[in-house]
Amino acid sequence: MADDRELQEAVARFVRAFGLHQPDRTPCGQPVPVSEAHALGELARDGVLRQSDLAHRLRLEKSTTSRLVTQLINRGWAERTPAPDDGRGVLVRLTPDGVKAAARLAEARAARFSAVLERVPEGERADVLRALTILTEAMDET
Amino acid sequence: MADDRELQEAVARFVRAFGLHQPDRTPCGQPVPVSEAHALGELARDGVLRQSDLAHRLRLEKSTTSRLVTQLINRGWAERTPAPDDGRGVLVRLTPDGVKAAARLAEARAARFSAVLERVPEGERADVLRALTILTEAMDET
DNA sequence: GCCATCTGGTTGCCTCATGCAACTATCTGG
DNA sequence: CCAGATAGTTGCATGAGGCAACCAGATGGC
Repeated sequence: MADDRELQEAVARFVRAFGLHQPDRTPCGQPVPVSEAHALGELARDGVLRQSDLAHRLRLEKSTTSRLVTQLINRGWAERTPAPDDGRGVLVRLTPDGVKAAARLAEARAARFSAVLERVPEGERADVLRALTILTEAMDET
Repeated sequence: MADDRELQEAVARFVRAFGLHQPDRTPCGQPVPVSEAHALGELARDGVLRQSDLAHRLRLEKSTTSRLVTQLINRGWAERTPAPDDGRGVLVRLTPDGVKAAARLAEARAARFSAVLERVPEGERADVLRALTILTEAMDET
């Protein structure tokens, strides 16, 4: 199918255009490593997370997640507490500074995305959103 | 705008769902480092490229590109030749093995993407493609 | 023609990202 | 109570990227 080929190239270009290359800078220009930004986003959304759940959300190996959390802690953005119900587990929670950092990131993201959306013709915006969601779901199931 | 927020999350999920995390494996399951796969794709499309053009296409710094090309050469997939019109430049070209490798990658990508597209409702496919293209163009201009 | 400047590449050095394997500590089921 | 599963940590390896310093060829002004 010709669509396949087009979709492949579309995705490849999308990835590069979005700037997912730089690991030490968010695609939205913030000087925060990408994986920390993802983690921050999940933690900001849920408040507290088991480290293993975080790993699952980010689709990372537990060791990578462990180091990631350590980095957040070194920045003063998160803290570990023992899980009350399971002596093996740890809970990860954002500190007030971490909450602020997450908010800053969200703002920068919002700015970048509004700029992008402004370049998308008015009538197409809803379509773009829906298409991206559909595509992500399709990938998830694959 | 509420759309912003949705788009942000949609993109974040898309990135993770697509598996762009693993640097030593393509999202399509091939045991080829991601950046080599991108380079291979561009070279397969154009035949010969100035190294500086390749850097531009991949949005990479010249040093990174230089190392990338060296890796391709070490795998026997590419070769450097001096640019005939400019004593500083080099041309990069795929070897026959490189062409084969690029074809294998394209095939794996096609397989992955057809599987994904199959999960996208028939009527939506064209929309998804268009949306992705529009979005990429919008990002490019930002 | 000659030098200042620009441009394409290479290499050294640093940081980030990630997985696997080995090991520890803690559950859980028989 | 012990075997096996599960949560985390740490050591080791690979890959990715940028910036700065450096080299060599190109170019423009004078």
